[in-house]
Amino acid sequence: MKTLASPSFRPLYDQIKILITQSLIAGEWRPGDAIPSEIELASRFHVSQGTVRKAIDALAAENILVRRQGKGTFVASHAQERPTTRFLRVSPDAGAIEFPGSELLSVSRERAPERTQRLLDLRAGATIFVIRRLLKFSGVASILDEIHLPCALFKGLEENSLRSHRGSFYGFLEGHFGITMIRAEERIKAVAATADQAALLKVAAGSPLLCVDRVAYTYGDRPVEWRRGLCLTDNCSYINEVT
Amino acid sequence: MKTLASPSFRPLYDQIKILITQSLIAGEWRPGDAIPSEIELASRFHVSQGTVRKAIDALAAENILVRRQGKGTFVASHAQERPTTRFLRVSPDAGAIEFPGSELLSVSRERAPERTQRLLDLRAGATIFVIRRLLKFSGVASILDEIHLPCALFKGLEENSLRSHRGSFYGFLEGHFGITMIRAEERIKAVAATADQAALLKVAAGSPLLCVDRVAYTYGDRPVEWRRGLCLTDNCSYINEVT
DNA sequence: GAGTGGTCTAGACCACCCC
DNA sequence: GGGTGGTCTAGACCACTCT
Repeated sequence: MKTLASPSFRPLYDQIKILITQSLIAGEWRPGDAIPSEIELASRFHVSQGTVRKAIDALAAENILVRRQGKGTFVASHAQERPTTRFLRVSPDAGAIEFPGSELLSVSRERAPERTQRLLDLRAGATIFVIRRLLKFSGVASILDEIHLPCALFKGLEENSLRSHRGSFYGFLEGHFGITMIRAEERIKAVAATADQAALLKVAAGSPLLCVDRVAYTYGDRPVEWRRGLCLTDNCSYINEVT
Repeated sequence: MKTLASPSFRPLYDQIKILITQSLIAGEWRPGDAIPSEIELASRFHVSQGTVRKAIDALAAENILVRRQGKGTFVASHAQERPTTRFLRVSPDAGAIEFPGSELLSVSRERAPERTQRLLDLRAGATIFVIRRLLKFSGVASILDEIHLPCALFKGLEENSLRSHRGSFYGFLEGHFGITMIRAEERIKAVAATADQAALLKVAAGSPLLCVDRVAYTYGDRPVEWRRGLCLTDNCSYINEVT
């Protein structure tokens, strides 16, 4: 009886999944590109097509790859987002799904506060870009955003290019800096609006707001963005499916 | 060349999945039970083991079944919930994951309000049980719950049995009424506490609270519970992963 | 050792897309 | 028609659990 000692057994498809992820990190295939066909990958990695399939299935389930029957398998992209933008769980209570308008309030370069440092794995003293925005549904100010991005990763970020971009913010980051967000963790609280916040959202000071703190991750579960969204929920809600 | 006309093609594993779901609805296997082995199911449905596997994989991904290598596949249950109770996304900011204590405030029988009627597909005039609870983390009142359950589905629900049960509320429903929740949809807003709510949660009237509205579904995506949780987020947060 | 789920393979065929 | 992903099968072997 030979038990073959399997300390830390790793299924083949898991290793393939890691290899594909590494190619994504290395930029071998860019967002929107087709990756090689299953048969090609199978021969490259010397495994059967079924094993490659299972690896791709897992990555597709994580929204990192997108399969399109008859065409191929593609690297997920924020560039051509149609319905609601990914990650945005807030939507108006009435009316069709809608892409919010964005008004840029300010862009600055600052020392990362302690929390941002910790959550984004930055060294002490690291600098970040701080972006403040006001999002509007049908012209009504609804969300006040503060976004923190490490300067080291987003070199050359400029107010002008931020102002001139169309579409989703993550699509902008993907296009200009080659950084694609694949998932995010959010912590939500209810808070009272400060005077400044209330003025921007056109409500009374002390009004209850949703406070949504988010850390967004790119390939390899690397945290690269922190943001706080203060959301007026008189006419919209944060929607979530729990399983 | 025969194209065989495939109007509304349904993969086999999808049909198997439906058959298994129907057995669950019919109560052929109860929560916590093992279902027949893959080989048995394959021979029962006259398909290969691989096809049964794919159907079970899908149900396991939805947390309806639970696979345990070497032992079998089991019907998911709320009965022996260990870590945090399923569906509860709120947890204290500091300290270990914790099962909240529950204080029953009231149980009554009422006409379903319009919203509950609509969300639970009830006929006009249907009656519901209304349960009010106060949940406490480490003894600190944190969540005020109002739960609506159709009387028709939860016949004989009594205050005494509610008071005497231990463990999770959904575990109680599963044990006494054979109804297992498999998923829920939540809509979250920030609201100001009314005087009554504030008194129960021991905060000032007007304090911001998370308002979490939930519809919970059982097998076959049938809505069977509506609830509203008002949550004090001074020391806890609603945590969510976005993908 | 017997039984269960988990992995991996090889091959046939279908559905979809595009040329 | 040729390429791609999607389905289905049959069989071998591995890993885990229990007796």
